[in-house]
This record gives sequence, C-alpha cells and structure tokens, in this order.
Amino acid sequence: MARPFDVVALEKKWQDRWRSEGTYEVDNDDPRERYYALCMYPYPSGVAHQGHVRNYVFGDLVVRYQTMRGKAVLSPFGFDSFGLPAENAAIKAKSHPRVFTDQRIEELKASVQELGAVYDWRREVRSHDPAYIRNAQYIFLKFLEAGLAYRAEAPVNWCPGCATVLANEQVNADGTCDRSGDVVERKNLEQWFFKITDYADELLEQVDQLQWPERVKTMQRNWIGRSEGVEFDLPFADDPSLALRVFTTRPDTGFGVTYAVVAPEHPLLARLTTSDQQAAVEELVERASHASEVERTATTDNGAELTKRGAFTGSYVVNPFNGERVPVYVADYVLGTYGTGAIMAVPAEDERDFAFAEVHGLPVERTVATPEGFAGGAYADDGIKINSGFMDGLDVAAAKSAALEFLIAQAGGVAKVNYRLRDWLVSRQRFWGCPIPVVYCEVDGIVPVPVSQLPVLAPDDVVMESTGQSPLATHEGFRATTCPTCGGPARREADTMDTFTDSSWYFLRFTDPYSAERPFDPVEAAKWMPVDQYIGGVEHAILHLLYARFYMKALVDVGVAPGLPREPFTRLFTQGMIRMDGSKMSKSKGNLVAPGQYYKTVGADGLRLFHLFVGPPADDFDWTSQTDEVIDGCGRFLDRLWRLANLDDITLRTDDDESDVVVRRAVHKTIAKVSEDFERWSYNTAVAALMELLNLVGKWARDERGAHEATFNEAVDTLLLLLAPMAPHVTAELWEQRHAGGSSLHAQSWPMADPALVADETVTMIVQVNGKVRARLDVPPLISEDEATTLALADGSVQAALDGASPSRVVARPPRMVNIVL
RNA sequence: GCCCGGAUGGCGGAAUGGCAGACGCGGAGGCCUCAAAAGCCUCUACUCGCAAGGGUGUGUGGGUUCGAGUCCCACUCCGGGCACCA
Repeated sequence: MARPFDVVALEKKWQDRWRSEGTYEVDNDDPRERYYALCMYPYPSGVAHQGHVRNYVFGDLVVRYQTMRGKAVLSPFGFDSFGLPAENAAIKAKSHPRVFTDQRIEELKASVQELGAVYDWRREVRSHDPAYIRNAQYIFLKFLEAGLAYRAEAPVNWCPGCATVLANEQVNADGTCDRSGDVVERKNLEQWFFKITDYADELLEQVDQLQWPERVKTMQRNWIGRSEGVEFDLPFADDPSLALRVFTTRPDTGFGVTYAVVAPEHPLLARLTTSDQQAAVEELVERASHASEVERTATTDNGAELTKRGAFTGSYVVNPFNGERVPVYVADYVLGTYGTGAIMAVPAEDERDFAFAEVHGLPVERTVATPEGFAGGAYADDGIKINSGFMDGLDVAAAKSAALEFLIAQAGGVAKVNYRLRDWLVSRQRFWGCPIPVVYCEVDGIVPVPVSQLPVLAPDDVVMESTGQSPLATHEGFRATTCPTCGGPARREADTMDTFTDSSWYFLRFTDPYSAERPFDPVEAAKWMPVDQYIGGVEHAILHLLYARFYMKALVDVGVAPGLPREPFTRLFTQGMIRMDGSKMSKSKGNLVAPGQYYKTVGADGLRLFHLFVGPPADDFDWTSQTDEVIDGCGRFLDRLWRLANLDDITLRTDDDESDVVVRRAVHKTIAKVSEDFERWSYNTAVAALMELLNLVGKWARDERGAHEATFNEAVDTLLLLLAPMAPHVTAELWEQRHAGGSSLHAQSWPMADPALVADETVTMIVQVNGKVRARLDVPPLISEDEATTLALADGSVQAALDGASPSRVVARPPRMVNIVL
C-alpha cells in the first residue's frame, strides 16, 4: 500500500533515538513514583512471532502509558536461554547449544526492537550467562542449606534407548519416547527436589489476594489440590499386629467399605499377596511399571471401556467400624504417590470404587440415603446417614466429625491434610542447563560446592550425541574433582536444573542486574518489587507462576530476599493465543505469520494497532485470510491521521463558531473514554473511540467554512497524545513536526479530560410504550421525573401509540428513559 | 467425569438491567480521473412496504422485571484446564 510517508525510515529514526537517548532507561534512585511492568521472559526461538508481538505490544503500551502518567517505569528484557530446543538443534548441527542460542537471541532482540518496544537494555539478563548461572547456583545452595533442596528416590519416565530421564512433555500419549520411539519405563531414580509442598498452604491462601484472572487463580488452587481427611489403620485379618494405613476424605462412609486397595508400588504388597494370587498380582504390577503415567490413566479417557484393572491379593483386612473382613486388591487406579498409597473402597459413595466393584463383582453397601428417583451408581453428595451404626440420622458433615473421633479412639486415626501438589523435581539429565553445584565424595557424601568456587560451568569441549545422554555425564574433565571438605577425589553432579528455576527469579535480577556477590541486593529489589503488572501467555498459568511464587517466598525465608513481599506479581494479565486453522500459532506447527513483512507496509505502528484493535486482549484470536485486510485498515487509519495533521485539504481560520464546542466535547469525551479503557484493558474499544474522533474531526475540518485553529490544534494534539502508547513512531514524528524545538511526544503528560466538556448538555431520552421505543427526545440531563413524564406523554408519536388508552403505570428513569405501561 | 470460559450481521467485534450491532473488515452505489490506483461520500441485521412506516431479531426452552444480549434455572454446541489425588 502507498503511504503518505516513508514508514521504514520514520520508524527507524525513532527507534534509534529512543535507544541512543536512553529514553526508557530508569535508575533505581529515580525520585518519581515507581512502576514495574514486565512481560514474561521469552525462550529465544529466533525472530519474534505474532504471539511475541501481541505480548510486547501490550507490555510496551503499559510502559509508555505509565511513563506519561509521570511514573518511573522499570521495563527490562531478558532471555530464558537454557532449554531443550537449543540442545536438540545442537545435536542436529553437531555444534554447541550456545552457538545456536546466541544467534537466536540476537534475532529475537532485533525483531523486538523493530516493533518499537522500549526497554532498559542495560539490565538485560540471559539464563546461560555465567553471572546468572553463578547466582542461580548460589540460590540452590541456600535452598540446600535451608533443607528446601533434597535428594530422594522418585519414579521417573526413563527411556532405555536414550539412557535418560524424560520430562512428562517428552512422553507421547502412547507411552513412547518423543525422540527414539522406545517404550518409556517407570524407574525409581535418585533425583533432586525442591520442597514446594512446605509452602502448599501459603501458596493456596495467598492466591486470594492476587489481582489475577479468576481462571488462573482457579487453576492454581486446583493444582495445589488441598484436601482434608483422616488417616487410619485397617488391621490385617491374619495378623492384627500389622495394618494397612489408608487415607480418606469420607470417614463417614466407613460402614460402606467392601474392600481395600493398594497401589502397585505399595511396600506391603508382597506381604499381602498369597501364593495362589502371585501370578495375577505380578502381571498387574509388571504392566503398571512399564506404563507411563499417561498410559496408565489412558483407559478412563474413552469412557466406552472403563475397565478398572486390578487383582485380588488373597488377603483380608478388618474394617474397624463393623469388624468385618474385607478383601484387599491391588489396582493401578490407586496411586503410590498420594496419601498412603492405599485406600478403603466405598463403591456406594465413590464413582471410581463403584466402577471397580462392578468389574470385579464386589458388593455395594449404601451409607447415605439417596434422593428419590436416584438411579445412578455411586452417590457422592450430602444426605442422611443410614446403615452406619452410631452415625445413623446425621448429615455427612456431622458424621465426618463423629467418624474422625471414632477412628482416633479405635484405629490409630489422625486428621490429615493432603495435597495434590508434589515436591518439584528439579534435576534434569540435560546438558544445556544450569549445573547443580554439588559433588559426591566417598567420604563426605553430598557436599555443596563452596560459594567461592561458583559458578560451576559446563565444559565447552563436548560432543552432543544423538543418544540424548547429556555429555556432562561422561565428561571426565568435568566430573572428576576434589571434595571441598576432605580434599579427596570426588565426582561432580552431572544433572542440571529444570529451566523453570531460571524463570523463577529473573524478575528480581532485573532490579539489580550488576550485583556480583549475590543474586540481587534486597534493598535495590525492594525499590521495585512486587511487579505491578505482569503480562504473558495463559499457558504459564500453573507451572511458571506457581514456581515463581514459591521461589519468592523461599528466597525471603532463606535470607536472600529479606523484607521483600512474599508475592512477586501483584497484577497479572494473560493475553489470548493467536490461532491459525484451529491450532495455536507456533514455530513447531509451522504456521507462523512473520511480523517482518508488515514493517514495510503498515509499519510496526500499524501492526501494533491491529493487535490492539482486533478484539479483547484476553481473548484468543483466529488469524484468517481476512486478517491482512484488517491490518491494512489500521495502516489507513494512521494515513488519515497523517493527512489531518498535515492539513491535507484543510483551511484554518482564527474565529470560532458554534461547531467548536461539539468538537471540543468529542475530544474531551474521548480523553475520558480512552483513559478508562486503558485502565480496564479494553484497548479495542479505545482504538475504536480514537477512530471515531478522527472521523469527526476530519469531517469538521474539511467543511467549507474551514476549521478554527485553536480547536483543531487541541483535537490533533489530543489524538497524538492518546495514540502515543499505541502507535509511538508516527505520533512522535507528527508531534515533532507540530512542536518544533519542543520536548518530544513521549515526554508529555497524559491528557486530562475537562469535566465540564465531558458532561452532556442534552441527552437523548427514549420513550417506550409497553417496552417498545416510540420516541426519542432531547432533554437536559438534570430533568425531573415529572418533567420527563409530562414531556413523554405530550409527544405526538407516543400519543399515536397510546391510541387514546390511559397508562396504568409510568416508569421514569430520567434522563435516559420513560416507559409507559398500558 | 469435574472445573472455568464462550455463543450477537457475511466476518472480527461493541453495548453499568434502559436506543442491539459502536469501530473496523468485506460488499453495493456514487464523486474524482482519459483510465486506473489511492482518496473522498452514501448505503449495508432480517423482513413487509412505492414510500411514510411497521414487524422480527443476541445458541434453545423457561423464569424474574415496567424493561433482559446483560440477572436466575434447565439444555445444546464450541473452546480451555484438570483428569482415577481417595
């Protein structure tokens, strides 16, 4: 499209100027009110895609808007530069992941700058930078010292072909390895964990205080999954000195227990299994151990065959409520990693137990009266207790407390809270990550690397093998070391940390990126934390945001961040995804629409305006064949602005007339509207309001009478100010043309609406007869109910609609509406 | 299965319980031009009508209200999250 100006040159001029003048660099001792705006740390995957663009457009708008509101805005940028894609690319190219990563960072950085998004680049942070690694390791050591990091055996996804542990995301739905195609096994291996479960309660409680989307808060609550219940003993029938410990949230259903179940991993399974059941039990355990977690749960997906796999152990336990013997089964629907790994089964009041009981022919004993007409299987809702001895007649809540007391007295019962949340497995058998700073000494065991010896850096002379095994594991130069305690020979830890650890504290490093002795100076960090506005994709609703919240709390507690707020992100905005052909637009799907092509046509300004205008920022957006036309439309809007400001076909006059007040009212109403829309993240309507104003001013100014100069200038300057955070380049250029020698547009204050001009002189009152609009009257805004009614009844078309009938009722809501009811 | 969203013209979308469809895209017609592009102007939910004007209309069915796209109940479909967590 032909533009009335050279868009490429114009945008470059301003981008260069913002960078060379350090317009958006901000110091920690800035006296202005502080504001911390942050977009989520990106993984550097190369040139920015539309998802990035959308994210940074919103972020940049916040930065520029808050700056115009007089605040010192911290707007940093960095790269989450460790991770699997770089490692895989390096394997393919037989090079080092750093080469690939540094290249991608430069590409992403350049395209972010081309978008006109402004940052304080002095504070740039990269996960794979030795200074960052050093501090990430420092934090690990602090966690270790405080007992928040520990090593334990855990069941993991193990690929025999790759000789490595896989993350859940690397396991295909059919239980095979994403890379080699081998069947993934479950294996118990020693791994490093962070004790996030210590913070489960605090993480759950403080969700309430966050100004985050409800959806995200709900997802966090569900992920933590707190549940209150009772743990108690089911004594073995053949040996009352032994017992099966179970957890339940429904102790009130104790009289309905018709069997018990242990997980395939349960330590007492061997003791419970009788010789005649050996074969069946072993077969089930074998199958469970080979199946990944994904595959193990897969059978419930297709509800058609809801087969609950399980086998009788041959043993019985005694139900403490009624003294009855019930059979013990082993089944993979009971997880070894939750509660006690064993349950009491109540098919009448639990759906899963009911399904299992049906398959295995086990009895169903109801303990809650079902409502009339109830036809289904399990009934899990409230009701009156039946068949339950001392609980009969109680409701479920009362029966729960009675049952708890009973179990405490009779069966080693104890009230217990369980969480779905597990400790965070942070070790990865990967090369391209932050090495875990410990060594293994035959004499001293696990020994932390002293802080003075940090960072522990991976060697450069490695060969990335397609086996997938980390070269760290076999690199003698790296692994062979001496014990810091005894000086004897020792082996370095070969595992690296989950990359989510890097993104869990980068926002703190931004506040003090120069600190060498520690991750950040808490005094400097306190000047900016917490982040006022965090912006990112909803795909990080659980993991990243939960881990970062955990880190913040833990850093305060271990003394790295004393006195800092315990929640890192006050407000969170999650922008919608961009989809194409129904699926997420992403590099891996190969359906990217590169932003670069638009910089030459509508410019970064046009593309930014498009992303703001196309719909509510939180909603997903479908990129279609029509989208380019909408983008062109945004470019045309900027062209019209350019021509208006350049007096294209406009003559100015010095005297005013009655039309001035109409324009001035529109200008001030738009200031009020756009300001309000900015605060509530309704950018699409803000753009619409600005388009409307431009249309109105354009028509007025091109009238044959000409435009009154003062009013015209006010209107155009206001348009430029309001558009500055959205389309920063072209507005800055026009402002410079109009105010030669003055300070730049982006140094101006956000305009204030004049309340006298925002208030309406007259409003349109609608008159309804039986709820149907029959007339529209111009009335003063302060009209009384009586006056409104009188005016309404006097109107000709209202009289016609009444047709002589007399109203039974008149509802007057002056000045908006009068409804005459017959 | 559970939880959370959503459903409005040809399309993206707008609308504190008070004029449904702002704004934009697309479409139609016109102006300008030798012609085109660009630009500008008018129209554009459906329907009856020559017109003035009328009727219908926000996924479906009920309800609350003087008045419902908006609130309540039930349902259908679409999207997302969690998924045997006892």
